[in-house]
Amino acid sequence: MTEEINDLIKGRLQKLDEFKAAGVNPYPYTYNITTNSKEIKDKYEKLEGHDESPEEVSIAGRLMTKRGHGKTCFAHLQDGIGKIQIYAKQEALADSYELFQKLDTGDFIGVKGKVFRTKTGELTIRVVEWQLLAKSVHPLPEKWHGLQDKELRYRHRYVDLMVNQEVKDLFVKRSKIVSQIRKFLEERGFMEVETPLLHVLQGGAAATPFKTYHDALSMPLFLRIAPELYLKRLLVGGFEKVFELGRVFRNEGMSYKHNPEYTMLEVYQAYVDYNHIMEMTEELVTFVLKETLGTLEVEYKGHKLNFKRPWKRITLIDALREHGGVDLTGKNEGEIREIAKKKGIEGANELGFGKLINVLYDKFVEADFIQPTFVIDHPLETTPLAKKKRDDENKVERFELIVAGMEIANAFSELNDPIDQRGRLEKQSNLKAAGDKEAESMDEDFLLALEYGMPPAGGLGIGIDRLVMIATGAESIRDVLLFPHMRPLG
RNA sequence: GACCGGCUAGCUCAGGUGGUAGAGCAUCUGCCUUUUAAGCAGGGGGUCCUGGGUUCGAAUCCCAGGCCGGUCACCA
Repeated sequence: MTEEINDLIKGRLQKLDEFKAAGVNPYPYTYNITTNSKEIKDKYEKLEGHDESPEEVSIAGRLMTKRGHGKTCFAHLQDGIGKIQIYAKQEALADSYELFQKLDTGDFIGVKGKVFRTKTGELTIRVVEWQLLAKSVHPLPEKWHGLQDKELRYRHRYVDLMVNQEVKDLFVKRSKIVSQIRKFLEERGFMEVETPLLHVLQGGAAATPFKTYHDALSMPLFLRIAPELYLKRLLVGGFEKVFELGRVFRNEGMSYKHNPEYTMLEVYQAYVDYNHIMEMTEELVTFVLKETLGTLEVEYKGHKLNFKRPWKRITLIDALREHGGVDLTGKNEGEIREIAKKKGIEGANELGFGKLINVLYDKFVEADFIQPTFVIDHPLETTPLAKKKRDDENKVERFELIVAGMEIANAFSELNDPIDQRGRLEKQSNLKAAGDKEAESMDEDFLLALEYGMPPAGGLGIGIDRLVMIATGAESIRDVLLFPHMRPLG
């Protein structure tokens, strides 16, 4: 067994033997169901008094509660969509009633019978035939309080899902959000693609990668931190609208909004700029919220978020001044470093300039934006893959979408000038050589692709987990991940 | 990584200013033919996270460690 055997498990194992002794296979192969708990409730909603459904139903599920009364027994069966009460009677089941009494909560069974309403008004299946489908040998959590311990809920998510309906509901919602995203993009002519997760080089984002190793080629590899550079190669190849929805891996700490692996959507469209992408981001998010929640007003962590378009736009410089009390207007790099130092930024002189701006921004601004806000036009040094702003050489055409103090999306007018791109990657490369673990690698093949010519394009990345957090009210990213990253026990 | 808090029965939780651990649910036995947190009566179940120390005696106090949560830091 998976742990030391206590009396509860011993008792269940003994019952397992008793079923076998009675000639029952406790783990049979199939069971024919004709319906489910929800269909039954919908179909027989009008059933009254002593009426019975004209036909028998056959359903299967997990026994969640059991209330024996001597010669009768009530129980609740939980299937994939809900719960329904069943009623077993010695008179109707004859010999098999004795075995029915041996069932434990947690067991899977299939039952057959007509539907009636009890005198307390609950639709119930009167069991005429039943079959054990899988014996449970481990006791369920308590029926009233369920499983509360967060650690156990994350580590044993399967138990959390079986006893906490709202957890199941949340992951159903997550799945709907993801399919609505696909629907939105496909309706607009975007094609879903898959690019490598195993990367030879580190690129596409500022993040520390996980390292792995390929034995056959005797070479180190990185788990991808972003699909960006491959998706842009597809623009070079001639695809005009592509997206990828998949996992990325970042070798960083964990927090309520960070998990080392998370789901990212990246979208690229040829012949448009970040202004177009900003519009599309508003459309995408409002479409998804409407389709899944039916509203653009969302309650999150005590805030009433309103996603009605258009969303606020503010330049990063203005955001720093208005929300961070840091005025960088007309300042040169040295003056800005002085300001940062006064604001208590550690290593204000050692950090790269781009990184310094990011630190200022993260520290003084991000948490301040609660309503959906586009922060736009970042300093050039922060963003090596974005095009320079058309009327300001020192900035790039980039936006981040902030909601509830979290970065939800990041996008730019994509840099397609191979000479400029080479220069910027060279700077990254120098930073890397100087010890910056997050700096990007020089990717000669990507540069070669740009040399062939990449059309002007807008690109977008959306953190799906954070979007789901906001749509579901989840306070921690762990609550929207089925199996969040956990330190192993012992 | 720092600080704070938590860890007691399968689950949810009490308790413990140091004297050898409790409740509810679950489980087991008996009674019970429409219950639904079914009921009544009785029973069993513990590495009080781990290791060390202080003590006649540690689940309780002290030290170290583990895991989890929160805050901060790191990190888009």
